[in-house]
Amino acid sequence: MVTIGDVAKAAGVSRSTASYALTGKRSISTPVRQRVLAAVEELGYTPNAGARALATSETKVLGLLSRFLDDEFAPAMLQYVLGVTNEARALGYDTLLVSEEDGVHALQRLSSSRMVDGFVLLNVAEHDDRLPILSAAPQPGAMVGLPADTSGFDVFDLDFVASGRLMVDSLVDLGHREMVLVSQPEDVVVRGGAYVWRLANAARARAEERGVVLHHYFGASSQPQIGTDLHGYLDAHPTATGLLLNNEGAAAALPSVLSARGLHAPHDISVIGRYSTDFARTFSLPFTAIDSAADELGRRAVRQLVARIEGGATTALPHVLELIPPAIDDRGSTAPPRKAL
Amino acid sequence: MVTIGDVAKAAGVSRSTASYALTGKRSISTPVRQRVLAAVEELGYTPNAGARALATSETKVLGLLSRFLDDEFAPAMLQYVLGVTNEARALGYDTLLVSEEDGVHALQRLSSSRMVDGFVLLNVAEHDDRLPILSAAPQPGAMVGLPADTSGFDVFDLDFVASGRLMVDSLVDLGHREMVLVSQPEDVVVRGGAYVWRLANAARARAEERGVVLHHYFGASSQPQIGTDLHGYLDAHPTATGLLLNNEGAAAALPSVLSARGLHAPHDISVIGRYSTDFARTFSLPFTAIDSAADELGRRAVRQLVARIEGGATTALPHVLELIPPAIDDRGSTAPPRKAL
DNA sequence: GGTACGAATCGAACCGGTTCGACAATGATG
DNA sequence: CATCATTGTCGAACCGGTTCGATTCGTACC
Repeated sequence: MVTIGDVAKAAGVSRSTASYALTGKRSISTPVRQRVLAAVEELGYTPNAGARALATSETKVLGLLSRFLDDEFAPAMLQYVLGVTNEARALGYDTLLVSEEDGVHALQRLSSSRMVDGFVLLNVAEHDDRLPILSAAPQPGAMVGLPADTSGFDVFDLDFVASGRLMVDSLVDLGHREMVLVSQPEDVVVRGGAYVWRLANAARARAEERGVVLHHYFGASSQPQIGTDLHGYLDAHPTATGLLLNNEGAAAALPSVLSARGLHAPHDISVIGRYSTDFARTFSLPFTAIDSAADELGRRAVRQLVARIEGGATTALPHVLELIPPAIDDRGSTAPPRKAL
Repeated sequence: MVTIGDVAKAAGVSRSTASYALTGKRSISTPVRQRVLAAVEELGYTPNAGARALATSETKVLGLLSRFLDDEFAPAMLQYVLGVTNEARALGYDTLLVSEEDGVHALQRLSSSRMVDGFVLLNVAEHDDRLPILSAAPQPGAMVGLPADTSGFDVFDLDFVASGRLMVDSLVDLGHREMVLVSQPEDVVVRGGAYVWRLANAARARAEERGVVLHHYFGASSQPQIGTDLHGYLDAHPTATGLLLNNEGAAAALPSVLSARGLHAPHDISVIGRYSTDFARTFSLPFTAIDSAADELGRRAVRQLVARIEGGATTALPHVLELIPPAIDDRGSTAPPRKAL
């Protein structure tokens, strides 16, 4: 393996001079720098990451902790992951992906062994057991998902309260008076996925304000059940003219449910979902939806995290709490109600 | 930060003794070892990963190189990724996920900076430009996907030739005489995804052998088109009684296509797909399918890779080429043909 | 014309582990 | 009882970078 010593020797300078020529941390005369760079090129030198990490206490690696749970629709998680890895790379960092079930343990392991410069947490729960560990860790962390206590963290999430209102308003503005909301499975809520409640409560409150009827259901936690359940909801509320879905699995199942019933959106029923644009494209989902902005959230979390890492303790960067306002991708699945079904 | 020096001091021994007590590479008396372990516990010592990597030339990290392309159905890739990360962790390794478009560059970067002990390549193409780099790298590599030349590599893939035959045989054995095969988009083939051809050619050859008719199509590369295309295939071949899908996107779109036409599997048409069990569960896909064994392939690749890393140069581990025989998950979407449609 | 200063470079120390060689104590062997 | 091997421990060197302090040289300044 070629080391910086080899480069120094080839360029006829000391190791420290070679180092300064490469890092630019001290001024080096142009001819010397050129010789060093030429030697690097010729020998094909690349710094040893371990050695550099040891000397500088910087690894240029971020730890990405996620959970991939079936009932929260694992495939949708991929968009967050890719947002993180792509942005990290653009900023000069690599990403260590940890899918370990025991997130607390993983966090401790990576933190105390100094394998990463910072953490990105996905799927953060209301009372997430990883947060106390993260607080105590010397590395900073940013997260996607809104915990109960955000103090001391950089937090990014979709604004689910505004999303719930927006869903209801969109349909009520069109003239709908009765609708059904299908949330994520209740398991998700129990586990701390408070976003489900935030959206549902906001939708319910707004429906009440506007004097319309909203029926709320949790989706089935076993996926094969979800189509059957959708039929059940439609059977139970024959006069409902709108369907709100905060559940990717239900959205994926809906097209066949509708066609089985001979219904067409928006002619017979109006539909608004909440999932990412990529997700919609991948599954040819024809429904108007609030974009969950997965990629964007991942990227923002990384940008903030890197800013904090590189800012060091010098600049006291204030902690941020960014709730992205919901944006609707109109795919034409909403319209004024034709009549009660 | 607490170092091994602190531990040694607390235990009243030298640094080297502390190291030997922890690694077990030399015999240490029981009382001394106990004192060292007690000190570790008390001080909360964890070895610094960078320093250890520098000293031992082992990072305990694997590099995972993947591509997430829309037309190859990115969500399905997640199953491979999770198979890799979970198995790696079980064997004591962490996983650096690289989604970089430029896989060659990423490979060089991670290899020459000694950030990882080995590589797992997903989505390997017929003539993959990463393979020459991998051959020259000092770290070993294992892959999922079958390149033209496998010499010098550990290769794992589903047996797509046997899969093509199995699909055809399954339906012909039931009495079907005419069927339609929908492959991945042609883009995938052009990019080197030879598995598409391997399955299609094998299916075609077997159909000919058995004297039945097989119509072959590539799916649309833009997903919204795929449902329309499926309708087109069914319109074009009204007497076909079987549908073979080597295309996750088409499988996802099929339920609504069928119900729009008032068809039910297997009553009106028999369907066999090729996708993972997790994928089927997630999307409530009701079709009998060959399991793509994504998780299993990822795990096998990691097991072999780690064996090679830890075997060192001592044991000359032979390179393996494992093609997993296709297994059918019967979800009841095949039956003898009722009649021509 | 002496002094002060900045630029350019070098040698040595350091980061935190592992590992080699030496050495003392112990026990077994002839 | 001298010898030899074995066991347990220590000090020092090493892995490959970065960084601090000191030194040299040339130039600007008063």
